[in-house]
Amino acid sequence: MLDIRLIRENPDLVKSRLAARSPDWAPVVDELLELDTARRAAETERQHLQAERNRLSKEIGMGRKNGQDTSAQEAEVRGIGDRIDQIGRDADAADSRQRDLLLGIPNLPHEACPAGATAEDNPERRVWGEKPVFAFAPKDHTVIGQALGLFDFEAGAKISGSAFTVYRGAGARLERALINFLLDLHTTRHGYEEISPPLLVHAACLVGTGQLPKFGDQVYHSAADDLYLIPTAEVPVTNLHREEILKPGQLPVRYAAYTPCFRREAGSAGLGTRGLIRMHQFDKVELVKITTPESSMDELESLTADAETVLQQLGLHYRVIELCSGDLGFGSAKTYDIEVWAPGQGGYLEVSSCSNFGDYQARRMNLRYKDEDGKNRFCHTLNGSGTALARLFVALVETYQQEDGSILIPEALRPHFGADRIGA
RNA sequence: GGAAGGGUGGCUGAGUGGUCUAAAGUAUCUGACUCGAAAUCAGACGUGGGGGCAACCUCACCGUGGGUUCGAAUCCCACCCCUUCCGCCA
Repeated sequence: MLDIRLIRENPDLVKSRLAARSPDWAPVVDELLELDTARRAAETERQHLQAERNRLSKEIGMGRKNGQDTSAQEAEVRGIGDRIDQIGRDADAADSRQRDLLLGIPNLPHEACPAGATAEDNPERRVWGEKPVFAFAPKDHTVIGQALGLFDFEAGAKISGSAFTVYRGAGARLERALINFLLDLHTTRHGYEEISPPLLVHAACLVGTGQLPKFGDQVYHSAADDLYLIPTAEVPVTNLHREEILKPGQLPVRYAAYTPCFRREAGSAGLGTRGLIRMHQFDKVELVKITTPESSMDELESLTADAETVLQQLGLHYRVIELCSGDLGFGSAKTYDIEVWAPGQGGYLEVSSCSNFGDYQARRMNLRYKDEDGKNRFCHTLNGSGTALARLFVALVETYQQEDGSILIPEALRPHFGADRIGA
């Protein structure tokens, strides 16, 4: 959520920064400005009336104590009460409309965010490793997985429908080994606290991190209990500190959480994604940080590096791109995507998206900290996948496939997997 | 799911219709005393909004949302959460 004061005091700055995303936002900013003026006028009048009511009510109290007739004042206060109700309705309506508009406006891209309109304009920041060379034609993970019995899409469809799968045997074990590998890496070497959160959350959490109200059609919802299945661990983990004021020594907060993620992917069915690449349910280890504004950009760099370590340890070729202003996610001010090479796909797969949200999420969830001067300020929040599992699984299986049909397990994963190879 | 009790500032806790401007204690901070500390004394000490160049003024907030009333922390209704017991259950 943007600061209404910033919009009020510097609307042109807000408009120009939002224009870096898309040209659609200028009229919304104008509507917001008008609404803000009307809202404050109504609010001021209401408060004057309330002050008058408080004063007269106190007089009535004292008058009654002294045995005076107070019926005239009572009638007057009754009239004031009616006007308070009337104006209060206007003020409340303007207030809730203003909040709705603010919740629907994306974050301002950071000044350092590269300008651009689409994914085509995303600059590549660095590349690690090289594309592996095969003496044979590398197969797609679905082919390898079927031959080795690692997962079963037909069983997934039978139980839950399309875009669900069942991992089994060595496939299920590999998935579990990867989860343990990732959690161990981030908690013992990178200093994150491990969190295992609920997978069902209140709507307020999704508002806090930005999925609601705008992207409600992308999350699963249990109507009977009004709970939502999390689309990412970012939601429960960042919201651990919703409505809190953190003490000076508490920052930065660093959390790592493994959870399954649930996404309806409404509107993207049948978009040509095969196998494990786009699923309604997938596993992910998420990294979440809560920091001061001064340190959030440095923390983004180290968060991204922590995610990259995963691919380095597994010996997987990847590149890091930075999202341009037009491709930036709704709440993000600056984002790096990490894309791993998948030989069977002949392309890169996004396995991590590392973002600095600035104070955008913190405002939505009223997450603050007390600075050295004792002032309450909004925190900065960050998160990034460390990493998504299904696509990591794809890259791993396709990169380490052997001509005889087996899969070599990279050194770093062997203690967790308990063998050096699958098949043959 | 049923029954009972409860939800007030960082914490403990008083307040059952009108100087509540929410007592008191405790914690914290500042100052005094002290060589220093402890103890003691004094002061400060919630969050958000509106108005004002400012000093400052003002409104709202006692789990949440409604209602009654001239006036609600206080009375009424609904809901949420916590504790204990019962039921069900991995």
